[in-house]
Amino acid sequence: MRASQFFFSTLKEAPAEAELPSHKLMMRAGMIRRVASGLYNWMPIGFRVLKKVEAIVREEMNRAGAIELIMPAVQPAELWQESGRWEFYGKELLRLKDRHERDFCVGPTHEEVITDIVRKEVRSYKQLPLNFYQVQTKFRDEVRPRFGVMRAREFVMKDAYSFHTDFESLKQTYQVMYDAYCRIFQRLGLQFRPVAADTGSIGGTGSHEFQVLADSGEDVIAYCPTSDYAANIELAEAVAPTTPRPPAAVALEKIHTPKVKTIADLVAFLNVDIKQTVKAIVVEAEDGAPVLMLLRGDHELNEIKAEKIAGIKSPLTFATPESIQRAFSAQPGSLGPVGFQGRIIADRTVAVMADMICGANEDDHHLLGVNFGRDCAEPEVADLRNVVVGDPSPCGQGELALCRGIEVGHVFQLRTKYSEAMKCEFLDREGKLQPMEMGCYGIGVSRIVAAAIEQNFDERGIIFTDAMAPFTVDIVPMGYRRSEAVQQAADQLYADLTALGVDVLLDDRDERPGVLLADGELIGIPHRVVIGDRGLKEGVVEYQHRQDSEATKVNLDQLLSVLKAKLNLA
RNA sequence: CGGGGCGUAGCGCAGUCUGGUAGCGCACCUGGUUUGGGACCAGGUGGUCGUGAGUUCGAAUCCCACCGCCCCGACCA
Repeated sequence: MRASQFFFSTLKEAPAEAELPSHKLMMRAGMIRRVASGLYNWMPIGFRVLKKVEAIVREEMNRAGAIELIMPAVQPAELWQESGRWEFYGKELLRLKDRHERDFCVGPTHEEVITDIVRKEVRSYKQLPLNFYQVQTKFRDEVRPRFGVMRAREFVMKDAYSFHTDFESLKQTYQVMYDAYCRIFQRLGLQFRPVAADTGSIGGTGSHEFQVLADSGEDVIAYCPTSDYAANIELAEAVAPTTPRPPAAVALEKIHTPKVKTIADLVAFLNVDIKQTVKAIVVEAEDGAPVLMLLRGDHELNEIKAEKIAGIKSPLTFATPESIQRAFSAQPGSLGPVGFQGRIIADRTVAVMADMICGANEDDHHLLGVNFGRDCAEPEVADLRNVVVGDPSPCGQGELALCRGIEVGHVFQLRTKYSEAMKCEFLDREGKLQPMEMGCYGIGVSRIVAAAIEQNFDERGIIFTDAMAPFTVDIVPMGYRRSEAVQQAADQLYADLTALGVDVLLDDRDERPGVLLADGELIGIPHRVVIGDRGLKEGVVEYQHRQDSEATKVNLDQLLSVLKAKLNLA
């Protein structure tokens, strides 16, 4: 591509709306432009990058035996009513009516449509397993779109759905997809980690997320530095302490604690170790009754773990102040287990505590020296909290560390949730009708672009890998329109590289050298060849990788072979 | 939806408190000089100051309502 024939729209300053480095750089590089909240134009440079990512995803999906098709973005309500998700999906589902007042939605995902396809097309176990995928625009009416295309409402997703006769077959394909995802993210040059994950609103059993490691990520990952254990903090197990509960050492004592409402207040007021304090959180049971959850003062409630406990209302609902007043005769900030008649669930850490400090169920009062079995009943015990740095790893091999990640892929074992609801069945060897086992596998294609930039940039701009770059080589002539020698050398190299199938940009724009160099760096072209009269006199040009600190001189007669080596061409 | 902030030229901003007919840098256009790191000189284009309704002789500025955008919390590729 000749730059003079292409469209550049780089900016020196990023719009104020952009916060993250990736968002700012994508705006400055002219890759994307905002149309409305969470809706973006992919400008020519950004579009090229998007297509590069798609190409790799397609190659690896095809290699893994998945079959591409495409489904409509707009889907009829009937299918969603059949799966039950018309009711449960909530406001993220953009619903609309056609001219006949019939209900439709803009697809946030395609389980229903693909299941509809397969139940109509597939009859026999002989036709299974099958794995279909598409690369398609999805729409989720996010509560808060942000960070540019990182969390957009409309985004490009690769979604695949597999169908099986049995769980074994599902697990096999799940593993094949897992491996394919690893290859994809490796080829894209991303620093990533597969982590065990919660299944969320998609439903099903086993699930892994593929997280690109970045401080700006919205997810927190717990991992073990000495093993390959890694899990989303939503799921990461806080293992039960192995130490037994110490015997009670002090007597129960009620003290006046005016204006002490939080654990921080309590620690400051009493000047005690936060690890002796217990916080009380009241949630609703399925029947609406208050349930008391107890956590050590320095720990956080994990709502996902909490709502999975039998009898607890899901989604997790905190008790209202009125219901708390009725059940405890006190307000939040002064609550505790002593005297409470309802269900009490203690976190595993709390279960082995003695001489606890907690609310007295009397406003402005706390209790010292609270002990289970002596001052109140033994509680139920469950894993209720988020893991923290230093917790023993569930793998048994070390201590957990935390980092942040951007979720770019997610694989699920759906099992028969959709096939049963939608009667997606096949005849087995015995001629018996069975629901198909299903898996689904998503990759956030447009998000990957942002995530890759988040991980690879410097003060000059984006640093793309060859695999993702809008152009692989940037030919920068110094004075293309002034020097015949320069023009000739640049044109020759352009022709040679084009013949080799290299995605090359010849920057023949009539701009000052600084502009050409700066633009090439901003949009992240990995390889650059600078051609000028100065070097040509000595028969050399300059090569510089985007990550090199300076250029190296290359003899013209070796240029092509040097570049071939840099580009990993035969 | 709750809390905080912001809307003035394509982008970044000043002006708003204290009302008086809108400004700076970048970008863009013309001419000239330049040409190995975002040039210089001269001249120019471009804004119903988010929208509506008020107060006032007069509103970017004051009042009210609405809309949009960004950030922090509940969703997820």
